[in-house]
Amino acid sequence: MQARFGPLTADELATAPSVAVAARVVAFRDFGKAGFLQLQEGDSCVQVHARQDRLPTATFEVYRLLDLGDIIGVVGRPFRTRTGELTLEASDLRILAKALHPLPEKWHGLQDVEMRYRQRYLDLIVNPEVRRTFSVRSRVIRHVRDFLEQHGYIEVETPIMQPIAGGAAARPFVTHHNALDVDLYLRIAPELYLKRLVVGGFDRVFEINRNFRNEGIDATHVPEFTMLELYQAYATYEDLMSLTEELLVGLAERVGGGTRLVFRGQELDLAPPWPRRTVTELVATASGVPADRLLEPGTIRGLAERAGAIERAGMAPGELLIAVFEQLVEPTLVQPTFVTQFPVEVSPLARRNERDPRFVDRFELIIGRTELANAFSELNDPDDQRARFEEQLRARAAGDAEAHAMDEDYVRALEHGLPPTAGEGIGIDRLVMLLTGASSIREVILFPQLRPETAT
RNA sequence: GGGCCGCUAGCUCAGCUGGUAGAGCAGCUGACUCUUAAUCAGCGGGUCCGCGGUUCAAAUCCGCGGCGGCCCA
Repeated sequence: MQARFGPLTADELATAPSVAVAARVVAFRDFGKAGFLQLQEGDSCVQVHARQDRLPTATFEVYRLLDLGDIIGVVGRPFRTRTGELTLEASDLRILAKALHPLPEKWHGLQDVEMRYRQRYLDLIVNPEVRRTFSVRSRVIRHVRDFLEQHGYIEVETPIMQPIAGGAAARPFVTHHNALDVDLYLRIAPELYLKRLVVGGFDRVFEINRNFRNEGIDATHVPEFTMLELYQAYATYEDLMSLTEELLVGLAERVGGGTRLVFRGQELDLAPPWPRRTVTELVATASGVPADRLLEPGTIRGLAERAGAIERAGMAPGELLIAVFEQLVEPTLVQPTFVTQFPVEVSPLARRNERDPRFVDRFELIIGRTELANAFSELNDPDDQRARFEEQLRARAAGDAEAHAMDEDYVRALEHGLPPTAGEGIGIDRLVMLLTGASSIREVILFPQLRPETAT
């Protein structure tokens, strides 16, 4: 309607033909023998004028029976009101769907967060910014696909139900397949399957799909979330840092409002290049402990105790270092930062650094104190991989419920030769938060998980 | 899991130290043929989240429970 007649003047509209529109009534200004209706048509509104002397009696009666929220069909000719607003003069009007409940308040919209999530349809009808958020989400995902396809990637789908929940450190959801009589896990990551595809010769693959982690809910965590994972053969984690900058800056410029934005109450600038700092460098600066002493067991344990970072007994020095990092450093990283060189103990699938095998060639991208991406050069040595899995089994036996499981078939795949490969995961929900300024991950998920309503 | 906060009309919210529960919007009736949160006059509308306790009297105080939010682990 706006696209077709918006540019025309009142005189030009005089010869315009009759058109039909169908949409929901969202506002009402009635004068008795005539009145205006506002219809919500996608992201815009159409005004309709109904007058008694231009409508059949029965049709005007229909007009008088309308309620806010009804979906109606209108036929009429476009014209301009005295104030210049493009309006349809109704010549026919019928109810296509009756609203049996009143709409929430027109001025304040629907505020109650619980009701907004439980009845998202109402939220979408009355709160236009919510509609915008999910429209941005759609454009983000489309842009990511275009970007990766232009870079030679192909999109694949790998199992959601997996016999071994691998590829990340998290507790899985369990389900059961009756016919096979086996327990299956909802995947915590697609990683091991995607790398099997690289073994199979798909040199650049990505998947955008749901992951499931059986953990608590807060502003940046939900049990069911959307992840982009991508793998590129013959590349390193450093190549992926450049790729990530290019992807996110392109998104901010084309989908968001530019590289300067506000995220979780903080002003950010995504203009590249983003600083690259090693974990030890950052922890050394924050703690005053020299970088070359940070992995000494006594030193790091003392530091972890002072930082209140001890999560379990028997944590390895590398685990303590990361716990200290999360406590001391991560909450200070507001501007985009690539944090690199993680300890091998917390990275059982990543390739060791050539100069210092206690660390791996890995980065996390932190923006606004929030982890947005995690990437590394992949471990492609099957013997080292087997040893790392065995180390994880020991950690699990010692009480780490999130330690990685053994995956014999994955080791067998590596024995067939995984080319040197770099892989990355980017949380799509958090990315949409960044680009829309949402303060909670539930604001970028249409139907976030809530406790079921009790029937009362 | 712990702490704090919230839950009152369809929606958005008032309701103080306990004393017969209110407004705006929405709805209904009437007036009004160019409004933009239209305007004007009138009317109806409640399991005050639930259960228990204290009290002559509880939306209000206390306890337990439910759902949600924020912070922490």
